[in-house]
Amino acid sequence: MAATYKDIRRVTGLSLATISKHFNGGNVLAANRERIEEAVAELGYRVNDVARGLRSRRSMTLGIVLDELNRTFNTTIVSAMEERLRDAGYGTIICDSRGSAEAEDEAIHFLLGKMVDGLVIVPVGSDVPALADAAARGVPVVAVDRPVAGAGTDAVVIDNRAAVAAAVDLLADAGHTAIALLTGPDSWYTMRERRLGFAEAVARRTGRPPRPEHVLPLPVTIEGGFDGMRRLMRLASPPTAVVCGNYEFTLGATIALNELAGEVTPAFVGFDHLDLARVIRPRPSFVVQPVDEIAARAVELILARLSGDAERPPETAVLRADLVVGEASTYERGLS
Amino acid sequence: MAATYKDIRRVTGLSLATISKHFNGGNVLAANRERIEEAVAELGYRVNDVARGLRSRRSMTLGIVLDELNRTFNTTIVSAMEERLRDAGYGTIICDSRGSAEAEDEAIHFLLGKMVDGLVIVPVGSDVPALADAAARGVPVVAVDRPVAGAGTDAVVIDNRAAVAAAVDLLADAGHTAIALLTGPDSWYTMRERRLGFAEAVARRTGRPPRPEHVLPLPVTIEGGFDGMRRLMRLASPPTAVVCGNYEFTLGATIALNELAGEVTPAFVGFDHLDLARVIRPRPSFVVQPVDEIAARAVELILARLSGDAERPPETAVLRADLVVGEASTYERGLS
DNA sequence: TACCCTGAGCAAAACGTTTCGCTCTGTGAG
DNA sequence: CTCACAGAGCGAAACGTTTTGCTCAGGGTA
Repeated sequence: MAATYKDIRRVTGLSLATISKHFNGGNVLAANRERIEEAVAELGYRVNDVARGLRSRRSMTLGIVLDELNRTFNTTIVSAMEERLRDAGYGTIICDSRGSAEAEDEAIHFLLGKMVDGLVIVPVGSDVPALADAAARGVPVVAVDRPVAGAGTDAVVIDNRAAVAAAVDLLADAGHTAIALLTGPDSWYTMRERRLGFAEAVARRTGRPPRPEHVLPLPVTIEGGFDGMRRLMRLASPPTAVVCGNYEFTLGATIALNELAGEVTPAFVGFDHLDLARVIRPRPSFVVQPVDEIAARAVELILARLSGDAERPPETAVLRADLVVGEASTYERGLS
Repeated sequence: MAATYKDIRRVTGLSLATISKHFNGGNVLAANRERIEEAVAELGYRVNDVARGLRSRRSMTLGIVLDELNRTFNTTIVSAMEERLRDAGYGTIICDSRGSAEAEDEAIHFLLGKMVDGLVIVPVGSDVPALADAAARGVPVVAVDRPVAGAGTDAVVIDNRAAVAAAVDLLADAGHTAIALLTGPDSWYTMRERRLGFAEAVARRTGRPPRPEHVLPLPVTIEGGFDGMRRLMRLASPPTAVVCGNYEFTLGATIALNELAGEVTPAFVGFDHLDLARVIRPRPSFVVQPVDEIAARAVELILARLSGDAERPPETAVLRADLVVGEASTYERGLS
């Protein structure tokens, strides 16, 4: 049904090779270019990327695999990357792992089957066996947010320890000494890093390690944050300040604090989602990841691999997160 | 680099046709099946979907084009659809229009170039010229959330008028008579429908049409909702209740109310994002779209088209949204 | 015995491009 | 005048599958 080169040949009388040249910037007489363009308009021709990809072994397409589509952090990065990639002539295919390692595996193989030229992945866990298949095919990979084990790949991460340490410093400067952290299992790279940064900063500022009951490893969900905050507030000696280890915890903790309204109001540092911060009163401080920069670096790394230097040793870019300070009243209330 | 049928032929001595049969469920001797599987394991073979798609003219892949990736409404629907499509043997490619009609056009052509078998689209506007190209190629399309002009396509929408009317009824039942609506331009299908439903319901319950200054057409952004709510509250006679026409308005309006904290506290019905509702105190009522059902119907419609009945006249499924009632105090405060 | 059917396999022709050689101009340098 | 070379074009061979005919053996039916 759809028009092909053969239709253009029929209309223009030119050979397939010449037509191909026209679409790929070869030497074609201006007069012939025009005839081809006329035929294209007449036939409603569009180049078939599948055939092109098969023959040329380049799809000019990158795959993006997200651990979770429904996260502002991820979608923001995707938007930023797509724009840059488009400028470089690449299309993008987005896949959602929905937090499942199996789905992630399927997504990667789906994308390899589509002959993507490269892969950007926000991995579900630290182990992504399917990436070995990508490597075997010579498809370069950039990991974002978390590095992957085996370390054959480039990565872009933030300095999670420093980010949480800055939050602790802010709270300690406001006079807090009993500071808690809502965190997830150590098996998550970001959770582990944030916990380590937290422990170190608390020790540095207070002279002793955080109390074990103030460092809660929780299921990484809104409910986890909700339960965590409630448990903290019901301790015999509750913390006067709480750092949330990610967005889900921030949202869950906020809900918990609303439900406990008035009873307790610890100081509070959120994570990741500035829109949320604007809705909460008094406006809390937030750790904000430099999503634009993350996207820029990731694109830079993958494009570098694609344009030849496949042999450069894998590189991990470490970026700094910002601490956006909220309203002072938060901290004053935390101390009351 | 990657293994092909030819490699399997080399190892097993079988013909390409037989190998193809094995991968597509034809008649192959058990012994030969085993030999092929061994070769596959040994070679790390994976079928090349690009070549397969080119030859068979079916990619077993659907394209999903979202007006805006970063919207919970969209990502939730995508997740639900992906799962169902996977069960039906289809892969999915997600593209983001970022609110731009040009990007949408590009995305559709990108997907057609990838030979997708069908398209699900949450359109940016009511006019999507690129869909004519899809039709010309025999690629079926299902529009979600908003129908597209020309109406050659199936669609799944909600009964926007009834949804907003239910919100108005709830507020009217609580005694409100001065009810406002934060809405967008009438050129947006959902915005127009919601405005019409609002006007009709207000007329029915109060005996007169809503006051013009209470029906604000705003830019569809968080800022729009923010400004809109502030303008409403500064009117000589401000409304005692406000219905938000979508998620952005809900978020913006919430921020505005937080900033005006104490001065005014109108009753308030939000839209779309139940997570947000749980964070706001007192918890407002929300119009919640049946995202799972929307996804299910959309998948049903596209699969039906793909399995033959291409000639069925286009169908528009209209689903009902739920009104999740919040805390009564919201309305009492609104009346104080 | 003759017949037809089914299972199992093969060779070769697609699918719509790109790419590899090759030919044939015309042109400017030597 | 010759030669080399670049511009412009062409035919044919890929790319990795599926699909279309075809062959052949075996077995059940009449």
